[in-house]
Formats: sequence, C-alpha cells, structure tokens
Amino acid sequence: MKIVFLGTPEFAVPTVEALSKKHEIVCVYTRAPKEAGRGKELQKSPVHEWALAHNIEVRTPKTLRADEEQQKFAELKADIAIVAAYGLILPKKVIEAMPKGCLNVHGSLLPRWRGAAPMQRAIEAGDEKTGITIMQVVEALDAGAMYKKGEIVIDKDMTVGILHDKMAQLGAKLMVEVLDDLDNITPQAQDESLVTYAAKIDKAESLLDFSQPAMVLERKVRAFNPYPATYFEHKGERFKLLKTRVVANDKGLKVGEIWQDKENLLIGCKDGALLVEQIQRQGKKVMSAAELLRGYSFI
RNA sequence: CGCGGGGUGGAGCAGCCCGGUAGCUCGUCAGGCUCAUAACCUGAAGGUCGGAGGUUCAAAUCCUUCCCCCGCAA
Repeated sequence: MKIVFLGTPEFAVPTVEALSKKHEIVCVYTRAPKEAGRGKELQKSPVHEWALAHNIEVRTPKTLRADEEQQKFAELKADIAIVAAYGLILPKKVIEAMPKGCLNVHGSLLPRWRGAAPMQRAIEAGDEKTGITIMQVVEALDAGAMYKKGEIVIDKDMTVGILHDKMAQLGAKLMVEVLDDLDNITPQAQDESLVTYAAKIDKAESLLDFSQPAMVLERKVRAFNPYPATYFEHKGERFKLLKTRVVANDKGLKVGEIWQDKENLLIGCKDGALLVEQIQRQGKKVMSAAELLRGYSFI
C-alpha cells in the first residue's frame, strides 16, 4: 500500500520503519524542527531524521487546517494515512482524505488512558498492565474504533523509558499486522463508560511531595524516568531521583527528612520511606546513592 | 551567542576566591585482630589535577583558547 505517515517522536520511528519494509511511504509529516537543547539550536524530530536518512519527502506544516495543506495532503494519492504521536490535530478533511482512512497507534489499552501521556499515567496509577491499541482516527481525541490491541505487563521495576521502547516495538508490529489483514478486521467501538484521560506531563509535577505515600512516589519516579525525572530540593540544589524503593520507615523519619549512612539514602514519606537507588545531582551524572554518598553528605 | 554547574589516583568528593610538598570517604593489595566477617586496626600501591598556550622564582589554584559531561530553559 501507499502510505502517508504522520509522526514525530522516537516512539513513532519503529512503526514507520516497519511499515517501510512492506509498504511504500510516499510522504512523512512531522513536527517542524524547533529550538531545543543547550544553545537552542533547531532540532529535527526523530521521524524527520529517519525520513531524511531514507530519502522520503518530509513535510512540516504548522497546521493542517489550511485548505492549501489539506489539498496537498489529498494530492499524495496514498491509500491510507498512519499516525503515531504526530502532535497536531487532524481535521476531518485530512482524516477522510485517503480511501482506506487513517489509523493511529496509541500507547494504552483504550478506552483507558486516552490522551497525551498514556504510558506515564499507566505506571503512575499502578496499572498492572497496559498496551498498544491500533485504532481509527476520528475527530474526537483517541476515540476511534479499535482494530487490534496488544498487552504489556508493567512489572514492579518498569520505568516509562523501558515501557516506551517496548511499546514502540509492539506498536510497529501490530500496525503491520493490522495492515496485512485490514479488510478482514471489524473495528470495535470503545466503551465510553470506561474512558479515562492521561493528561500530558506538566513539569511542575516532577517535584516530589514527600507528604504523599511512599508507594505513590515510587510509581511516579518510575513514570517520570528518564524524562522529565522527578526531583527534590536540598540545600538549594536540585536532586533528581531516577530509581527508588519503598521501605518501612523504621527510622521514624519525618516527612521529607533525610537519613544516610555510608551507602544508603532514605527519605521519609507518608506511609513508609523511599530508599534511593539512583540519583542525579545537578551538573552531575546519574549515579547510585552509594556513589554520591562517598563524597557528598546530605546532612 | 539563552542561563548555569562540572572534568583532581579505580568510584564519589574537597582543595581553586586569598598561587608554594595533592587531601577525604570508598575500593584495591598486603599484614594484623577475630570462631568468623562485608566489621575493626596497621601499612602499601595507584594521580603529567580534561588538552594546549601564557603570566610567575613557583600554577590544580591566575589569564587565553579548545575538547568532553551535566542541570535549567525549550
């Protein structure tokens, strides 16, 4: 099939890569390069880089609402449009422009966790499993009928970084399978009564509040690892927590109180304490708590 | 030129502002103590202080420049 691919971040790359092996990617739409990183240089999106490396036409419109853009989209004469974390709202005209419509790969088991940050929210909420849903794109956000799902178990150590990579691979696999069998699958409507929304990650959330239960904080640490990463402040410095473990507060630590010995770092929380396993001091690399404690004292 | 922190024996840090024999915690090795030990005691090895210039009698420390790592912001 001739495919128009719309995607932006790393998550979308395995899908377009897999599709390109069996189909023709006639054009890639992705978010325009934006200023990022130190020095604020323009950075192309991962999908953009992929397309350039494969000599595929790239388009980076700021919006698809303009008639002219919609016209250009339709003129591609592709069979189907595939969307993976594109970042722009697709107007009805775009969704309906291709004969076989428009499919999306979403990072949750819909209807749970519609929205921008499904993987993070699934971990943060303590879900035991999540997965990928391949579904139709409709005007309402992530509300289209579902073609196929694949589950991934969220084990107790899983960070969103690891989950993301697994999900990206699974999404690619499922999308290829759906296209192989497109005419034989009857998409199923989502049960609106089970819908939940995964709000996008706000950086303000990454500041840990130790008056919350240790278990809740531990999940958040995993849900935010590696990005944007949770942190707390101490002596005017910022410390990111990348990995923690919930332990009993048998030292009687107050909320936010820090305890250390030669190799262990504990922070008191409501309902237990967090044992810090990986930490990053500002300006430094990620290291184990034991490493940091060889040269740095919190007390 | 977006703002900022850092590169010191294998690891993590101090020392730099106010130049003058390179320090701490841990690790490693050897010995000791011990029923025994990851605990304790003693000793040892291991560093051209990121690179290159410069100032100086003397530079980890001051000046110039380059490379690399990271936090913020996006």
